[in-house]
Amino acid sequence: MEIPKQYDPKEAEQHHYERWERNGYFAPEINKDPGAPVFSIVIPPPNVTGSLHMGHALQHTLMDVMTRHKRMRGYRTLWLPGMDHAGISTQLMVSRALKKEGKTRHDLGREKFVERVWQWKRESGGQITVQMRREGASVDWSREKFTMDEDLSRVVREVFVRLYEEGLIYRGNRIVNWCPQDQTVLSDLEVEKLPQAGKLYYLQYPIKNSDERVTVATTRPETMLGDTAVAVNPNDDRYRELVGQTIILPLTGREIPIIADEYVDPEFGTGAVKITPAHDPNDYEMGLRHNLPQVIVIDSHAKMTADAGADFLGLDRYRAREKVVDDFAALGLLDKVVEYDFSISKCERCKTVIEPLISTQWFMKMDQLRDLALGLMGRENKPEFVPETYKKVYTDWLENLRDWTISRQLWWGHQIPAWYTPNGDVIVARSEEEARAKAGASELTQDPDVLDTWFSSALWPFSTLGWPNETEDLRTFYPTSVLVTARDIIFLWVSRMVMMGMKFIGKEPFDDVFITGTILDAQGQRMSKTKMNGVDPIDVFDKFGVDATRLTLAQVGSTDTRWNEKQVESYRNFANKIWNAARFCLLNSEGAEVRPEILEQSRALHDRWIVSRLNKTARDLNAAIDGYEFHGAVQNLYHFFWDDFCDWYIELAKADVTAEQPGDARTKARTRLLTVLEQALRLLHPFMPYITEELWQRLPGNKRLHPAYRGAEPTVMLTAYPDGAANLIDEAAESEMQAIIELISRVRNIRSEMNIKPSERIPIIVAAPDENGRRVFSAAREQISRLVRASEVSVTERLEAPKASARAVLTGGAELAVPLEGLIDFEQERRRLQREQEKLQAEAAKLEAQLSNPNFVERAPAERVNEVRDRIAAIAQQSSQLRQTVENLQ
RNA sequence: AGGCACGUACGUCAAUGGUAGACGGCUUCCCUUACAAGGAAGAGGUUGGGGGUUCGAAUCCCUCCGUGCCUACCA
Repeated sequence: MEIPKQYDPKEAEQHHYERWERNGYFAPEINKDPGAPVFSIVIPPPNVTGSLHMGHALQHTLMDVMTRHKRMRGYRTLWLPGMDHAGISTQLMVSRALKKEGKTRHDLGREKFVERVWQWKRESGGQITVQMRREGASVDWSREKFTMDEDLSRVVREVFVRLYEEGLIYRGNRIVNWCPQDQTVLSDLEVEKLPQAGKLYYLQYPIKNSDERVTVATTRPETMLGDTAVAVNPNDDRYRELVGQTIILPLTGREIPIIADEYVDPEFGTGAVKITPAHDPNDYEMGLRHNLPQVIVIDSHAKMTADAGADFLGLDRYRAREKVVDDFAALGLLDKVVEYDFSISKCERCKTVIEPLISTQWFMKMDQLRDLALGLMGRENKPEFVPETYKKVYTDWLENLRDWTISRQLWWGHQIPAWYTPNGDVIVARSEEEARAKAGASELTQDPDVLDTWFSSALWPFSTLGWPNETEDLRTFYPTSVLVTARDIIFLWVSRMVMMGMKFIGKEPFDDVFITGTILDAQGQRMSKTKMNGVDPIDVFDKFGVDATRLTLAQVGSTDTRWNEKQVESYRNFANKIWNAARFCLLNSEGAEVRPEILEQSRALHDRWIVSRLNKTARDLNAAIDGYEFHGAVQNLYHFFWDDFCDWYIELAKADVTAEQPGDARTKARTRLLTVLEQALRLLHPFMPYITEELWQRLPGNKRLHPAYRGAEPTVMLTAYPDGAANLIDEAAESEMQAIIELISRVRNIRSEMNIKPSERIPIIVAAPDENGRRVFSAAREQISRLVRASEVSVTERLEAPKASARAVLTGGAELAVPLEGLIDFEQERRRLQREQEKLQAEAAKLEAQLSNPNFVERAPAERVNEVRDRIAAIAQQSSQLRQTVENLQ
């Protein structure tokens, strides 16, 4: 058999995925057990025109680990993939492409433009699916969904109609966030607040029938053209008698009142605020409270309107700002201008400064829906957030929830299912025919707006499973088991899914929410396209392999982590280690094959030990994966495979396995080795799917699949994940093996400290006072000899060794001597032993101090106190033996 | 402005209130017949500072310093 010395990830990544997919292993139907428990995840759908970044790779790795693990545990498993149409960003992308051809979407018209987007989707949407296949994501492609698919669009209309009929969706005229660049309204969550160095302008407004003036402070002088009041705090003595008086608004000559409102902070600025209800959200609210008129002076292109006055009509808002300031200065009404830092709202997508505008839009009332989500959390503590800290983030946000602006002035998205009759009546219906029937008219115009992308995303957990039909999938897979996502969409997406799930299904969309950490760059900065500091997961795959990358990402879990390529490299080395361990097993496999039942038959210590380690590791891994403790899971796997299996088990079994003479003993040793390896590969599989499949396929023997997958073509994917049988965990074997490991380590330490050449064979003498100890050491004599390159291993009751020996005292009272006639440097040996003595004394001193504290003895659990006493006794014994050894040295 | 995290070895990160660990890097030795992407042995920490609770604190509380993130209607 030809097996290269180095693992080539690309080779293994080439063909396994294709076969897994073709054989239907990813689909839940592969599970033939009618009573199988269910595990399901819906993917957070990536933007159809995007490509995968490190955050996706992280999320997908975790979802795939869970899915593969549960599948191997016999669950009926569904991980449902799909993509999001991502209204604004997709439309922007296509618009940008058009711009390069010197066209705008208006040149094409709506229909042609949308067709163009679909074409774009067909061309670039495939990229993500290719990347996901590369990742090894075991998603069921047969159930792949796209938010703009016809069936999902039908769900959107259904939900819209039902919410409208209940009065939870309404059309209204309100102040909204408007992006003058994208020409659409945005929800509060799509607006980002950025700090900005700006100016605060102090403007003087003359009071009617008086020489007095009121000074107001503003960051947006141009909005003064739309002022309809000046407000002061009712308790502000400075302005008490001004309330009720009238101001002649400069540049316009309009008369506006001075009003009192609690909202005004007397401490800020001058304590008097200009009120522009049409162009500021707070002023808008105050305007409603005081019945103020709304004078619109800025239009949807952020240019001044006719109501701003003839001098300003058509000016850009920033140009208008300069002119207002100049005019005030000319009139002697500009009090002062000071530097002022504040935050400014920008469009999350295009970074244009948002213009608050009054506009007719569709809104969703959130009170009832919010209460459904809060009620669920209150009653059942669902969904359960991991880490728990996000529960507070989630509930706090829900508690302060306001109505959601759901319409968007875009062409790409779900067009709002509302039609208008010629006389302006609104008909909301599932289709145009239904609308016509309802209206009793045929001249209908559909609302041109589309819905916020997150509207359809909110329905994802059930729209993908066939709702509103009572489908088998919906019954089986809803609620899903866990949602894995990044923390920045807890509000945008997670909370809305909960509300919609509760509203329409009456059940939570998922039991748990696992929030992943963030991968930062080496400087601790967020990776972003604009900063160009992102690391492309595909490049990492190419360099180190998918499995190594997955292992790196899996251990990130929920912690923010700086990207460190060295970590991936070390897991690449781990993959190579696995490869070579398997290579060794396979090169020595003649006559042997995987046979699970053989593991429990051997009486040899190292065999019982590895079986115990294997089962303990399996037990811990199951608990870790179920508990979302991915870091611990990866550590466990790494150490089990590298330390226990490679460094110790293979070395201990090597003599038997590589024996030149064929025979029963050799075959059995080889069989055990292959069988342990096979189980280790199963343990590794959810994390490292490619290398495990590649190697598993090469293992000889009739390897069994999980009973639920009986009849499927063999694959490690469908084997049973070892469950860590308690009866195979052998504490006696583990502690006996520990003694041997300690002995070997001590001899190696002596060799190294004494500078004994690796090629030089030395005799060693082990003295164990107890019979069991002698039995254990004697039985392992050959192995010890091999691992420390000893010429001879004597096991005795009492230590009788030449003076010129290096010595060590082992845990449990056994002693070790390495006769080193002519090689030993007594002074060096004394120093070495003294260092050991000091270590012991330091530890003893700490423990004694604890024990001499009466409060400790009194209050600490007895169990704990005894532990300390036992340890002190053990140290005392070891220490006295060590002292003896030092004395004997002269 | 509030809120929430975080600060542990040179680096990246672990550690149910119970003797601070891993991996990488570093030092020394070894190309020993699975693997130099390897083997063996080492060095390296008063857990950001200070205070408190506790028999016992990296862990819980307070405070200060530093770093992130989120939310917010101060014109």
